Amino acid sequence: MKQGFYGRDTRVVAEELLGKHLCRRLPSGRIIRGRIFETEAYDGFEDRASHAHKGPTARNVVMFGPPGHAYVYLCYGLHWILNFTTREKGYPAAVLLRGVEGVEGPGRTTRHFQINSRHNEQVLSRVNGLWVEDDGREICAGAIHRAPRVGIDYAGAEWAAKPWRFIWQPSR
DNA sequence: TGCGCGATTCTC
DNA sequence: AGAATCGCGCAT
Repeated sequence: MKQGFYGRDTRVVAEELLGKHLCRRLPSGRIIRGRIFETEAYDGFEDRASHAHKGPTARNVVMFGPPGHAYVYLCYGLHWILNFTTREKGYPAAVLLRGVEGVEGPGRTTRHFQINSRHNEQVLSRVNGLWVEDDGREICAGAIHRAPRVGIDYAGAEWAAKPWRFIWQPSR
């Protein structure tokens, strides 16, 4: 996808990523792909669930950068979590990749695609071995479900309740 | 310089 | 229900 795809409203990007292919060139040279089926939006300064809501830090600074870059961080000392930055430079926002077809869970996704801190801050591109492709197939909007984001109760009831998780359920 | 915790996952 | 496991973020 072009960088302009990511420089838009974070919820729109999160939703439109559904059905697109997460692509990765492994160290072996083999290329693997998976259709994205679950994402979450983390948007702006006010979003108390977002790493960025208290301003830029060493970890989250990528969220303040230009769109279409990978934001990868270590969670619970065990799991790498992959995000794509959205919106313009200076506006902190990102889409969390929770799962692709056959791989359920953000930590499992990065493990499957062998994604780690090496990819942090990198622009999504074939050259960098991590990118997103659109095969042109439309997905049925009716098959998209919205739900509250996972594991963010610390954000308080108002922000935890926002239906900023997007799940694509391919029919049959 | 120190310490508590997390956008999770796995096992018991 | 509890462990695994460590860099970040904030207080000291």
